[in-house]
Amino acid sequence: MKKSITFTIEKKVSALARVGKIHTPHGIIETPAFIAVGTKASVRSLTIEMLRDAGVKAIMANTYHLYMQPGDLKVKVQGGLHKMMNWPGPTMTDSGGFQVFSLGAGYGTNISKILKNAPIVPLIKEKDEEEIKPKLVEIDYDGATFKSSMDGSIHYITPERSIEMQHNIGADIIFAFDECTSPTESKSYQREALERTHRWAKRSLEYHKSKQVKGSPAEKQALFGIVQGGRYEDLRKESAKAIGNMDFDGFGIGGSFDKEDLHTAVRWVNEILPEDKPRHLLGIGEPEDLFLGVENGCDTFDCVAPTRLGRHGTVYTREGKIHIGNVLYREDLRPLDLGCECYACKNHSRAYIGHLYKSREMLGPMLCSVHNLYFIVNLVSAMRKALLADNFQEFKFDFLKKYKK
RNA sequence: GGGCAGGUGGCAGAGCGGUCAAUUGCACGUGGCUGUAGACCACGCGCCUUUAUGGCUACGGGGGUUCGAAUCCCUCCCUGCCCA
Repeated sequence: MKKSITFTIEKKVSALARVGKIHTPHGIIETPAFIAVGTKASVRSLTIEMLRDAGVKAIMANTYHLYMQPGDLKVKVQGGLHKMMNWPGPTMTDSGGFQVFSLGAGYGTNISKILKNAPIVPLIKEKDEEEIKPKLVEIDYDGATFKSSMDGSIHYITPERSIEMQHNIGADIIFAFDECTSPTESKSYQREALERTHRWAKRSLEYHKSKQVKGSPAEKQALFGIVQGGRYEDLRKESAKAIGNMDFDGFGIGGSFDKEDLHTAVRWVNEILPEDKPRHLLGIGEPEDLFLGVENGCDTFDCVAPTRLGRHGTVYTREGKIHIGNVLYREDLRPLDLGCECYACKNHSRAYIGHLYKSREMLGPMLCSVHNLYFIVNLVSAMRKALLADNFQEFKFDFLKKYKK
């Protein structure tokens, strides 16, 4: 029986950290690796040439968004995700599980999946309760009902539907349909949601297997199960056991975290998940978090931060993030990040890019996105090199010493 | 010279007797963004301070009416258009 992907571990560096390779039908992902997010089959504002230049090896698109537009069948008609966007490399699709959160509990709030400091929710409650926007998601036993933010139409997504759509889209690695919960939910809700996610995982897997008949396109697609459990050790461990025992090709670690406990949450999970399968830490991508993810056994990462921050004018430098529009850089003729080899840094100054950003020239966000992707992709591949050279801790220490901000 | 329309915060442009330190947009300033609802959002943007249901100075200049004026009257200055 042909395997969709194979994962080989080149080197085990510590109890959890490892260097490996994920072989996909569209090429190899050397891990640890950062995967660029291209939600609607586009890494916003960047051409595939720019992505290649930035060192991007794989892209993750989104099932929900491609289903809404142009429609998963339309993607299929165009030859699938790779053909459609002319990206020959490895791809993934998220199942739409994140949208259960971002369009549901997270919609209209400024709650992100990462909880920072203490929750201040109860304090601001008294304000105008009626101002809270109606959610666009309704969750039930079998799936989630989405109300389109584009035209108000209603769409019901079940695990089976999500996988079916992901088969149509045709990415190399697809994810089980899960419920990403808000970090502000109570433990009892997290437990309830976890049961749902596990049930949906099983159904995602069963549906996927049922479609992997010999010679079918689905046969070449790998399915990753997603571990949830929020910030709770017992739930995370329980989830890792449940999902880890199912016959997935790899695993995603999803859900909400407490900024302070992200690494422990990841460790709880990775100590339980089968060692011989790849682990993807969903939606994590700030430098500090990537170090924690890598040393605690995650192989791949994806995050919108590089492109979203870039589009909004925030740029990574080795000394920390800077906002390129700030007066401080108005006459700064240095590159975004000193010594950076990316296209933006080799060709343009902070002053110029700041001017582009402020004058709303689209080149500004493009250059910042290119730079940020280059920065993060290369940061993770530098971690890989450091793991191979047995100096990961020194590398991390040196980086974070300068990066502090 | 005559007639008409105007002069409001960096700009545009509301307000036309009190609730106006003055709507709104732009510009400007700062902050936020972690499986992309968002090339976006939030806050600030006269000065001062014990940051406050606070004080002060302000709507071309000057004078007046009124308890109270960006808002009404007089006058001066300036701008645009039209007629001589």
